[in-house]
Amino acid sequence: MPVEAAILRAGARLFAGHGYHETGMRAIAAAAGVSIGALYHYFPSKEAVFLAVLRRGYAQRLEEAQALWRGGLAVPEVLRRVVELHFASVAEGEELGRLVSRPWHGELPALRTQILALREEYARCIAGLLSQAMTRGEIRPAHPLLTAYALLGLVEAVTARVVARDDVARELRREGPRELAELAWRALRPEKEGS
Amino acid sequence: MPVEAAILRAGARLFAGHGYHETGMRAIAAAAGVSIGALYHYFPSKEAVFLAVLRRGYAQRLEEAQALWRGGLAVPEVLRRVVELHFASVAEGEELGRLVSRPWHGELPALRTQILALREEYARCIAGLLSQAMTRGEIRPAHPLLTAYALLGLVEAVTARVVARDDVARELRREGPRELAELAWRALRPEKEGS
Amino acid sequence: MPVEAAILRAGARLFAGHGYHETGMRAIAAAAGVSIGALYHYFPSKEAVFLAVLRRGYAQRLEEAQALWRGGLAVPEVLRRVVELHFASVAEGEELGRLVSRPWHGELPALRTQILALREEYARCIAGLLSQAMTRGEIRPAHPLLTAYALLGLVEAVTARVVARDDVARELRREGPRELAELAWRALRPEKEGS
Amino acid sequence: MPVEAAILRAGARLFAGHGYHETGMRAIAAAAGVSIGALYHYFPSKEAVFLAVLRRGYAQRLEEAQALWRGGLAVPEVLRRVVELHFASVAEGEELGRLVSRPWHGELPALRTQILALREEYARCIAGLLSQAMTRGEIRPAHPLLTAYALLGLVEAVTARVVARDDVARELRREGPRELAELAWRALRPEKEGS
DNA sequence: TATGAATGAGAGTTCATTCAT
DNA sequence: GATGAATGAACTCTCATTCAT
Repeated sequence: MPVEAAILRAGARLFAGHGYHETGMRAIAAAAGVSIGALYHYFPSKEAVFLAVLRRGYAQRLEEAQALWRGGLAVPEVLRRVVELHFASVAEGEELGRLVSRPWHGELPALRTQILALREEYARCIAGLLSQAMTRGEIRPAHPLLTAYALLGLVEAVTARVVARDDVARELRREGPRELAELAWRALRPEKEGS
Repeated sequence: MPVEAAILRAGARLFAGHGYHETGMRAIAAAAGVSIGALYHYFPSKEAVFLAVLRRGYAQRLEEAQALWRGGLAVPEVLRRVVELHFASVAEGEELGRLVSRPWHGELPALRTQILALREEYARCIAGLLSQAMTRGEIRPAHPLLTAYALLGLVEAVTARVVARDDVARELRREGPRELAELAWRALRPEKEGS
Repeated sequence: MPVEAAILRAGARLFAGHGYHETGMRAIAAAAGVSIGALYHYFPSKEAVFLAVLRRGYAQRLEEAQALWRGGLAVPEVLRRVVELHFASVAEGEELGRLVSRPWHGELPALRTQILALREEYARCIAGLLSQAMTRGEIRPAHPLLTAYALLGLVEAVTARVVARDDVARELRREGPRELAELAWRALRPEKEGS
Repeated sequence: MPVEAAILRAGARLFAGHGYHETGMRAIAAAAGVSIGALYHYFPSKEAVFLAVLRRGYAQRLEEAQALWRGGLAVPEVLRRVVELHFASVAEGEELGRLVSRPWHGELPALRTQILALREEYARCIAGLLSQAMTRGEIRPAHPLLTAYALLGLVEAVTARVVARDDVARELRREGPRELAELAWRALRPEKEGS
C-alpha cells in the first residue's frame, strides 16, 4: 500500500531530523503527499505513526544484524561490520537507522514502556548472538544483555557525534569503525587469545 | 542568588523527568516558587533556562570525574569508580546526573551546536585524562576523543535502561558497575599487562 | 426495506442517547450494520437521517395518543393513560419516545422550522382532541393549542428528570403519573364538577 | 472584572442562540472582544464557560422568583407574575432567561449531572415556596418537587414555541401568561375554594 | 448498488512570550 | 524588581461528505 509506506517514510525522515515534538502531523502529511485526513485514516494518532516508524526501523536493523552474524565470519570481523553498519545508517537518507539509535523514551515519557520494549527486543537479539559466541568460546563469558546494551551505547555515542558533520565528525567517521571494533574485540576476546 | 538557584533546580528536575517539550515555563516557575515574570527576569527564554541547567550539570559531572582521576588511583579502580558515579547519578533526586547522560540535541535541533559543544567539552576532558594515562603507559594507545565518547556511551546505554526500574533494570543496576568496568578495562589495558 | 429501517432504528438510539452533535454518521452506520456509503445512499445527509428519525417518532407517538383518546374513556382516565404513556417511553429501549420529548430546535438551529413544525403537528392533534372534549363539556373551555403545549411540557419536564435514574428520579417515576394526571385534570375539569 | 463579565455575556448570547456545539470558543472570544488566550485565561475549557453561564442564569432567575414570592401577594397573583417573568425572559436581549429554560443535559451528556443539579436547585427552591403555601392552606397538598418541575415545564413548553416569532408565537405570547396562570391556579387551588 | 479511502475546514486547547502596572 | 493578564500562532484530532472503483 503506497500511501501507508509514504507516511512511514516521511515520518521516519521528519522524526529523525527534528525530533518528535518538532514534527507536526501536517508536516508529515505534506511530506508524504497526502491529506491530514488520509494520515488519520491510516494511523489513529501521532504516537501511532511514531511507533510504527520505530518498529519498522528496529525490524530492519534487526534483520541486518542477524544477517551479518549468520554469515559464519570470525567474531572480530562481525564486530567490524556491525559497527560499520551503524555508521552507515546515520548517513543522509538512512532515516530509519538514525531513528533506532536514539533514546526516544526521554523525549516521549508517555511511550517509555513501549519504546524501551522495542529497544530491548533488539538488545536481546544481540545478547542471544553473544551468548552463542560465548558458548563456542569465541568471546569471553559476560552478562549477555548488559554487554549488548554496552556495545550499542559504545557505537551510538560516536555516531551521535558524527551527525554534526564538522571536522571532528569527519575524523570520527573515518577512524570510528576501526577503533570501535578494536575496542569491542579487546573488551570481549577470550582470556588467552591475542587479536 | 537563591531565586536563580531555585529555577535551575526546578528546571533540572522537570527537564530530566519530562523532557524539554513536555516541560512548560509555567511548570518551572511553579516548581521554583516564582512567578512567570520573575522567571523571565532571570532568563530570557526557555532555551536559556535549559542551557543554564545543562551547563551546571556538565560542570558538576566534570568536577566529579576530574576529582576521581586526580586521586592517584590505578586506572582499573578509576574506571570502576567513574562507572559507579554514572550509575549513582540516575537515582531519584539526582536530576543533574540524568540530564547530562542524554543526547538532547535530538530533541532540540535548534540548540544542537551548543548542546554538542557542552558534551564535547566533557568528552575532551575525559580524552585528556585518557591521553595522560596513555603517555604513562597505563592504558594502550588509542584515539582519545573517540575513546572518550565510546566510554560515555558504554555506560549511558546501560544507565538509560536502568531508569525503567523493572526486574531487568534492577539486575543491570546490580551487575552493571562491575561488568562495565571490566569491559572498559579490557578494552583499554596495555597489550602485555593483565588486570 | 430493512436497511432503511435499521438505519432509522440505529439513529433513534444514538440521537436519543448522545444528542445530535455527539452522534456521528460513522457511528450510525456501524450501529445499523451498513457502510457509510450505503448510509449516504439512503439519506442525503445527517440532517435528513435525523428528520426521518424524528418524523417516525412523532408518527408513532401520535398514533398511540389518538388510540387512547378514541377508546371512549372518561377524560381523567385518558389523561392518566397519556401521562403513563410518556413515562413509559423514557425507559431504556424506547428511543423513539425519548426522542419526541426533546426540544431539538435548540440543538439544531438550522432545522428549527422543521422541528417546530413536527412538534406543532403533534400539539395540534392533541389540541383537536381537547377541543372535542371542550365541545362535549368534558373539560372547561381554554385555548386548545396553548393547553396542548402546556400539557406536553408538564409531563416532559418530569420525564426529563426521571432519566437521571437516581433516588429522586425513582420517586418521581413512581409518583409522577398519578400526581401529573391529578394536576392536569384539576387544571382542565369543568367549573362545577368534582374529580 | 469586565473581561470575565464580557465573556459570560457573550457566551450566554451565543449558547442561547446557537446551542452548545454550534458555538465555538473563537466566536465567544470575538463576541466578548477578547483573544482566545484571554478566554482560556479565565476559563479552563468550553464546558467551564458554559457551566459558569448557566450558573449565572439560574442564580438570576432564582433571585427574581424569590423576590416575587416574598412580596406577600396572593398565590394566583404570584403565579401570574412568575409566568410573565418567564415569558419576558425569552425576549431578545434576555439571553440568560432563554438559557435556563432549556434541557441542556440532552445536548451535553457529559455534563448531565451538573446541569440537572443546577436545574434541581431551582426546582427545589420553587418546591420550598410551594410547601410553604401548602402549609398555609393557600394551595392544595401535592408532591412539592414534582409540582415544581411540572409548573416549570408547563411554562417552558409554551415559551419554547414563542421564540419562533411567527403568527402562532405572537398569539401564544399574548394569551400565554393569562391562560397558563389560570391553568396553574386551577391545578393547585385548595379543594373548596373558587378562583 | 455498494464500498471505504480520501478530503480539508474547523474544532478545542496549549504555551512561550510580552508588557502595563 | 516583580507580577500575571493577555496574546495568537500552532498544535492534534474530528467528521460530514465525496467519488473512483
